[in-house]
Amino acid sequence: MNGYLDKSRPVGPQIGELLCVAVVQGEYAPGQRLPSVRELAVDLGVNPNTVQHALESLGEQGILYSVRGSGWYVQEDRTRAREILTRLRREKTAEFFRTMQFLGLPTEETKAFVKEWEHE
Amino acid sequence: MNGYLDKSRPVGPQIGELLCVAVVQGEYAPGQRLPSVRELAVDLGVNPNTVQHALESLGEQGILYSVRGSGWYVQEDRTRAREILTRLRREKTAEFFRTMQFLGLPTEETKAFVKEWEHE
Amino acid sequence: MNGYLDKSRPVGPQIGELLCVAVVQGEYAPGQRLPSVRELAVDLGVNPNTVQHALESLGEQGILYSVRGSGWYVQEDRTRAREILTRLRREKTAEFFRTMQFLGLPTEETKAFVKEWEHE
Amino acid sequence: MNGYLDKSRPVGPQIGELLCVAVVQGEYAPGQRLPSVRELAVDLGVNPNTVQHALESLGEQGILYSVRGSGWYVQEDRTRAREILTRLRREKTAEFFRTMQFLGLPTEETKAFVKEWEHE
DNA sequence: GTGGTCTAGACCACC
DNA sequence: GTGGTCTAGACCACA
Repeated sequence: MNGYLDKSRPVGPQIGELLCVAVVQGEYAPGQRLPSVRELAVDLGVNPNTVQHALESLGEQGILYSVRGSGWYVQEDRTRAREILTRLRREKTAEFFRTMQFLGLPTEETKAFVKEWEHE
Repeated sequence: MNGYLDKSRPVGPQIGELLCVAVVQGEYAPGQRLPSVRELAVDLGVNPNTVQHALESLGEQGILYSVRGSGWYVQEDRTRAREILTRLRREKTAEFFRTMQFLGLPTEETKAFVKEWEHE
Repeated sequence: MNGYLDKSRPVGPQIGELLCVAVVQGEYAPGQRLPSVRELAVDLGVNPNTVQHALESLGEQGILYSVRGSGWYVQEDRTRAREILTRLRREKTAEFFRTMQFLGLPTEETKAFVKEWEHE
Repeated sequence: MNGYLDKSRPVGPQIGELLCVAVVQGEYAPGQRLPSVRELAVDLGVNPNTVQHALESLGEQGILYSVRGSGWYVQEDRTRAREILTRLRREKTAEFFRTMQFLGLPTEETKAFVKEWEHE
């Protein structure tokens, strides 16, 4: 696993996002089997149930599929994964602009604010 | 009240942010009395308890102060309000960059993504 | 609650089906608040988590929606609920015919078999 | 082998049902030797262990018998096989009616629903 | 009080 | 061993 989870927001969705990115970036190839639920849980430092939940969600979204007694696999067609990743980025960005507007910064000023941002 | 609350995230903090912005932008002048808790609650469409908690929080932060039996007033010195607003904007932006990084977009690419953003 | 749950198959989906039927048949009217997760859990004799899971699924399917701190409500538009119920019936029936075919009974013979069926 | 296995339900029992039907319909005659476990496994696309378990189960039910070092044979008396097949059909049908009742369709309406069913 | 999230651990079916 | 389901119980945010 690359980075670690952010404890300040629900980890379930984070795991979904993490794996979605991993699939899109080819870290897990189409058709490849993922590490087991229990392995992922240990790697990520969370409960197996939480991982299971996240995987099921990705299954419903058409990114992964499971084989009873065998494991979780990456769907051959990664179109859905790409779509969902794009949608996530758009949603997070839209939410960011909304929040900044809420904090008194209109869209254009927020863009300027971001442009000047220095790596923390 | 200017805009409306975002139902997709907790309303309590939002009310605090809203009032903080209102104070900094002079919508409520130093020393001015705010509308009553009940009025604010009706305007915002939330439970009076939620407004009450938000006002108390702003009181603890030195942005407002309360007078028993009279209401809530804006502190004469708005320095704290400005500081807090600045901090909030920085935090939200830092969090945004972190989230986008999580979604596979490094800082520079996120900046480019934001630059191209079209008003929804 | 009308009947009881069948212990021989997963209860989670059963709860979803139960509530879906209840919504379609108007047992819970559009806009109405459902009993709390904990109440439903007691009524059905299952763990609150299981109920929560089922409700979330119905939420994703557009049959219910939740309000934090308040409860679960029936969507005003019951179109989705009706669609899903119809789909469920079709799926179960198709699966039944497939199974019977597997057991050596072609579709027409299965129809005859069902026609002669006596209430147990 | 006639049809293929249904991936949406456990394959173990399906293999048992498949062979039971094959015996009743004379596809495998009384006293005849069945293909080897490995052959069956390849034909069905499943793990040899799964086939082995299914065969043992049919052995316990008095449909087949095994000869060490030789293979599995069909019992001369097919009465048990016929009984079991009949029981399976009844069980599946009863379960189907129960499920449809759960989905809001009483027995008579389910019969009507089945009567109108069009081959998919 | 409400829903929402997470942990811990058990048991099942399947391979 | 694998995934899948369920229970029990804790803690949080919100009204």
